[in-house]
Amino acid sequence: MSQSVSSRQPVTLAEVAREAGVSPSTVSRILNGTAQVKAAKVAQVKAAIEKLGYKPNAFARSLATGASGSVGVLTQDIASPFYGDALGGIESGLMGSGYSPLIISGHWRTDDEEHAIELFMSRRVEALIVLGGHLPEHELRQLAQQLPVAILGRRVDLPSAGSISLALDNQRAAYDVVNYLLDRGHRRIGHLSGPRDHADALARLAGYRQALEDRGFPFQPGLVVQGDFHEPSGLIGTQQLVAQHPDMTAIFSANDQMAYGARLALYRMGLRVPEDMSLVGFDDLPGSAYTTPPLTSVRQPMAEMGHWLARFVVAQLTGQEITPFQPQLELRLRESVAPRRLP
Amino acid sequence: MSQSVSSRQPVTLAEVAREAGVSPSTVSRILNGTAQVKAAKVAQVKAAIEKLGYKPNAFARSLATGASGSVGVLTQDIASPFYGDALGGIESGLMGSGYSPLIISGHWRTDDEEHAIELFMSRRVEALIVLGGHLPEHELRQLAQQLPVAILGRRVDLPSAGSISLALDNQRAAYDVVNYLLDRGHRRIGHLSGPRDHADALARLAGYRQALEDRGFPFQPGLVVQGDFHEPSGLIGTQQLVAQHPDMTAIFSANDQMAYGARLALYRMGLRVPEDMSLVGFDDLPGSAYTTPPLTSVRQPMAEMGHWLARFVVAQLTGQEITPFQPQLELRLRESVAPRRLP
DNA sequence: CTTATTTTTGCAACCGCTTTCAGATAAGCT
DNA sequence: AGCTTATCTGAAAGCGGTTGCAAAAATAAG
Repeated sequence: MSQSVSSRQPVTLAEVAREAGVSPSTVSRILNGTAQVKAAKVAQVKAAIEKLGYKPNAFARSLATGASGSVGVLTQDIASPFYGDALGGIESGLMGSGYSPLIISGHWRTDDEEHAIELFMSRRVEALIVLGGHLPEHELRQLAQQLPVAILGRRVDLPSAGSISLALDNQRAAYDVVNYLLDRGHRRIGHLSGPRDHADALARLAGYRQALEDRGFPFQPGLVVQGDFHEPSGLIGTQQLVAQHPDMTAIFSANDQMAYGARLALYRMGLRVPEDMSLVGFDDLPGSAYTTPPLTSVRQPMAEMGHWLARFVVAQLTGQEITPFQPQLELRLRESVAPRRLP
Repeated sequence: MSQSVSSRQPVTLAEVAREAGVSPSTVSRILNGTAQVKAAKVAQVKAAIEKLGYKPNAFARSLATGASGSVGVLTQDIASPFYGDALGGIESGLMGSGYSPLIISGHWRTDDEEHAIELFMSRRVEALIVLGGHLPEHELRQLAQQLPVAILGRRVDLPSAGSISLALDNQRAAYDVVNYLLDRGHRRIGHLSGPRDHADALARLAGYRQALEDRGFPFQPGLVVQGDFHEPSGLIGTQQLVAQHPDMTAIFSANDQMAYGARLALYRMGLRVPEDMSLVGFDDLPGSAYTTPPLTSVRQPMAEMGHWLARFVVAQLTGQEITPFQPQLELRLRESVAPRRLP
């Protein structure tokens, strides 16, 4: 109950020991339950801890035990709704495991990512979770030899047993989206694609293309405009698409954020969704269920994946088993797609 | 250039010293630039470091120097767009300062927050940035006596010099919103309020009420429905409001997320925004500029505040000066408000 | 080529906690 | 009570760095 005396210099275990009239070893043992200690001494020590407001120094402990109790999480943008979900999952997956996350953003810049890794290593993280990014594969593979590495959103060959990479079949999902649109009668389908150096963006584009070709419709480069995964590029791209292809009846955006931009562009042009133009996104951001109309999108189970990855690395670290997990992309049908009206 | 030999056991400074044929102290001095060292030795040591792939152990260093180089960041929900922005700002504010953030979520649960603090203290963070939350004031004050504390989103009296709390005048902003609506002829204005235990929510409600009363319109409890700051509660609240007050022409939501819910509810009921119903949110989330129509909202400069707070604590830690900063709430006029149509 | 200085180095003592090892205590039996 | 065995406890040696101090080496001065 009693509050500690607030002091500048943190209290050390030795001081607690002196206060309680026992040796440091004893205090340590009580703290960690490493050995039986007479009840009387336990009481004295606990009292001393309380009185002094002692908080163990994690550094000293880590140094002595060689275990840092933390896992490095390399994300790309901490403010991104997309990665944010995954972070939330990781956090919950780590909860109660005794490990805590050390989160750093790489901003899709390789050297930022390298710095992050540097920091992780100097902070002796015991495992690594990597969300996307551009780190060269060989580097990841090298890391995987030193500690468990879990990668999300990239397919990387990790020969090491304790590591894993979790990726979704983006191409397949995009393929399904376009087929869904084709099934509803749409023939001229625009695509807002993502950055050319982004593997997922490429996969989605490939799925779009393949679906068209498999159904016998030629792929038209003019119906694809490249964006950067942010809203403004979706807006501009859509204006462009609509201007050049008045007969276009559906747009498949490579992510939700660009779909939002598209939605606004259409609104501005007086085109209704879905009556005049069907719209499909990708990612199923939390907000997408509340756009007007609610956006049909491909759900990526970010939180679940993050959660599982966290539990995966913990399992590696503690030598437990973990049930495998194959996340699935799922087309969330909402209200932004309508059958093509026959002219 | 040469890559290190990947080894299980991390290389230590002593090993580097042996390899280079110098004493550990010398290596340490080279690493930290603590003293002049003969160029020849520097070269040998650098070569050894490279060859062995040596990475200093941050724990050992922290233990020896007493400086952890990290600042604790207590957020509430890492996946929230709202706090996410602030985190991004903090990250950028810390960048290049030599300090790195240790981020933990409190989930608005006091005991989670206490745990976070515990972890921060055991990890010996050198400063603390707290985003919202429910930690009792006395506790914050106590912490502020031990290290620089920067609080965002709560007004807390921190007598200690090195600490600060940054809060915005939510009541004033809400007051302005409602006046803006009144100026446009709206008379029956609904309010979707936030959680009752949330200071900002209360302030916004108070501003709403005061604006009405100051203009001579009685406050009607029936026009206020309480939500939880999430979309569904905005949706349900709006349905309720519209059903009970057919003459209502505007809704002021205590945050954007509930406004999104409201927007959808209106869409479902066939009410147009802004023609049939004006809508104003609060927070100006990144997505709000891309809703249909773009949402009029109150912008909270989260990223800027985060950035400044980070720089503030760094300034405290390094004994520098920092220019004061008074963040302002700003009404972002967009397209979700129209003058009331005269019946 | 000494001698007085100024640089460079290395030794050794911490930083705060864990852990092995052995001695001290307490408990169990005859 | 005397001896064995099982429990507790403390001394001391690290963990991997940093740093004050003094010795050693290099440089400047006489």
